[in-house]
Amino acid sequence: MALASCNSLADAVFLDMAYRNPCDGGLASTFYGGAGSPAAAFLRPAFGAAPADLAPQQRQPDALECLSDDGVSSVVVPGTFGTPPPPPPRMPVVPDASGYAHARGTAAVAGEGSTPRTTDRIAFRMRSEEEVLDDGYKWRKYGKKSVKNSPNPRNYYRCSTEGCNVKKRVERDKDDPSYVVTMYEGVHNHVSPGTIYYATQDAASGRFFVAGMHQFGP
DNA sequence: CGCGTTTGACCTGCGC
DNA sequence: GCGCAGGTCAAACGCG
Repeated sequence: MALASCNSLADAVFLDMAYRNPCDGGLASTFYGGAGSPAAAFLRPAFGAAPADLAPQQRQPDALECLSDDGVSSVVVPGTFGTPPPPPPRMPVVPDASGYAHARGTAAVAGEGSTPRTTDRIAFRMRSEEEVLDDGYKWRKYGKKSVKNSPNPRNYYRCSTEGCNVKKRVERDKDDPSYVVTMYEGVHNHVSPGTIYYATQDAASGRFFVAGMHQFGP
């Protein structure tokens, strides 16, 4: 499986906002940035604006990778992927008519021929002391399970917002416990309680990236 | 009292 | 069909 690298936060942002996802085996998986996207979980700690409420390790994660559904880590090399998705530049990433600006992964199931399946699933591997990162959403833990071939248990969380069935699984990397593997599944059907992100497009490269963010609340 | 976590039980899919 | 592993449920419990 092709790997690419995003060793810096800037790369991670480009990964989230601009590139077709390499994590699904090179198939078309496009990330749209936004508070509802799984990527937002990492955009928030990635930006310096109003991070005072975040722990230092959340503000400064020093490694981040993109994972495929099967948990195999991918490394993202900027500039090696397809053209960015078509959202208009300089637009606030807010819910659209269909529900929400979001990340959607489309992946082929191994051994099932060419029929792709839509997963709305993405995983990140990130070095952090904190197991649960502050992504702006409120999560309710509903399960904990030990995983075969891993000394670390896997925790299951569900978005506690009524009517939103987004789930995430969090576990420590079995090979390097200093890394946390987080898998998001589903799409938030509501805005983040605290943040709106703004996307803009670079005219030269056509890439999208986060131009800013706005925090609500006190 | 309300909300979130813990944890054992239960369900389901998959490989043999 | 059986066993295993992963995912979910729900009662019990803790905390503010």
